[in-house]
Amino acid sequence: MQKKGTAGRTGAGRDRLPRAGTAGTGSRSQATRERILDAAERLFAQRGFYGISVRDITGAAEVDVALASYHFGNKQGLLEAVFMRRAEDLNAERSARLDAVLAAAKGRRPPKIEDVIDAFTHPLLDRSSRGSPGWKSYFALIAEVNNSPEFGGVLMSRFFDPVVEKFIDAIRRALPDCEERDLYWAYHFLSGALTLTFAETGRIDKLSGGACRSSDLDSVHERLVPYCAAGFRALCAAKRATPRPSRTAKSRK
Amino acid sequence: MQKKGTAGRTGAGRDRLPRAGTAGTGSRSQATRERILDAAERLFAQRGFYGISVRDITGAAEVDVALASYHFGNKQGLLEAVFMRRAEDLNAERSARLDAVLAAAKGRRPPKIEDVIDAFTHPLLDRSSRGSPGWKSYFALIAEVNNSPEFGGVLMSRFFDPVVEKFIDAIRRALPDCEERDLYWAYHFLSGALTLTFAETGRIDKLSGGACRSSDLDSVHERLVPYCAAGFRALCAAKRATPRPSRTAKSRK
DNA sequence: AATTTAGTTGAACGTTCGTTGAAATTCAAC
DNA sequence: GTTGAATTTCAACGAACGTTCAACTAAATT
Repeated sequence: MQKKGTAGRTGAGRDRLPRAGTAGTGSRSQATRERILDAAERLFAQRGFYGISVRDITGAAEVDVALASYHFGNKQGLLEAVFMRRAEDLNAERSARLDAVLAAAKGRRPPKIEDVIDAFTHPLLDRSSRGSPGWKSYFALIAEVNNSPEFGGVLMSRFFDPVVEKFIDAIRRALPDCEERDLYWAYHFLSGALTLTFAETGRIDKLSGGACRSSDLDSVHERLVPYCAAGFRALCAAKRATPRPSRTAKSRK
Repeated sequence: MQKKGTAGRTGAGRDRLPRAGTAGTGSRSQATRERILDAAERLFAQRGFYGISVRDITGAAEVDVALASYHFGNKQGLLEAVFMRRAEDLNAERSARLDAVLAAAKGRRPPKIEDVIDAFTHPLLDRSSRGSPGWKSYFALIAEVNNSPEFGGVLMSRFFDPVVEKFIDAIRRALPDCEERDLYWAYHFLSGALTLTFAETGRIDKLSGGACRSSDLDSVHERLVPYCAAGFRALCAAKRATPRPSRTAKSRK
């Protein structure tokens, strides 16, 4: 049940990739890569990795089918290239915003949870609703991958967990008494709420009788931040409340 | 880029399905159906609808490949049958629990949000962690489908939205001043957090350095309920505070 | 201008895809 | 035990799958 395509593979196809440094500088090659990436991004987002063939992608990109293998090695390499292309820009802004929030609260009291969450989510929702159309596909793809047992644990971790750790560390400062596990599970809930939003499945539209629209990401964002902020606080407050530690001795920073 | 399998289909294949009432009563046929459904459930959950072939499924079920078409019409019919098989039992208990929560608060004050959320989520998390192994696959499949642009809006709605509406109505009573859109978006966040949990991708395990385990659904549940309850309250409280409507005139219904 | 290199093309490979048709088997009713 | 329907088997269909190969064009280097 494993291998779908031909099995006649001996090497890996990778050995024929254009060398990273030398190639890709020509504008012709670069344009081809981008066309393929654009099409792959859009189609993978619609039907997932297995639901789209390499020929679907190169056909939509109007390039020869062999160019996918030439530029990205194989289908999985293409998927990872789609992931990587926008991840760098994304992580850079998220990281900078987190730094800014922490710097603004410097020395003084801990940062506000809402500000930390906003620093983490705003770059995403803003690009999805106001960026180029490719961004919307990109996030829809992330939504699908994040909930996939096969790819979720590896791809998401590889590309996004460094900045996620930075986010969790900022929350840790905002809620110094919070237990570690509560912190991570609360992030997990945020991640799930956020990625389902990106999927834009239209289910909420139907359910709400049209009152809510999946594509209205601004409405989502202004609710997601207070929702999750309250969730973070509730989890941490609960743990401080029940075992009832002396509260003067325990509340240390 | 659309049709993957053969295109020579004229009718629908459905016309050869065993008639619902007469067939399926024989224990031989019923056992075959269940074997196929079990295998499909497990494999679809692992790699999604397109990542698994009909031959993968019938091979794992150790039945002839033609039996999938015979019993379920086609591949999509098989997916829907997998969905349907456990949905009825699930919806029945969720609905009964919601009724119980509402009945317990009858006449008196509104029900507690935590109780409503628990009635909605407990039947799922309990079956996933303590039910037969098929249940875990079932929920992992739901996690993937819920975040799929292609299937999320239709399959989830078809099988689960009736009881979801009942859930939202119960929350509406718990938070009578809440605006409709806030209610639906808050449910959306709950749905995302819940379904990402079901995916059990292992990402949280890595991220937390082993402190959290994806498979520890009890830990998730005892955090999901207060997290989302606080989120619901925060959304509704926010709307009551800022625009300050007369609150007697606006509290509709 | 000649030669190397990067990029592209079109065709083909062996395999797997979803589905079907006809024949064979099993079962229930008589 | 025969009949008729329900179920299972086996083989095959044409299409689509991921990938590769050798030939070819365009660009860069000498």
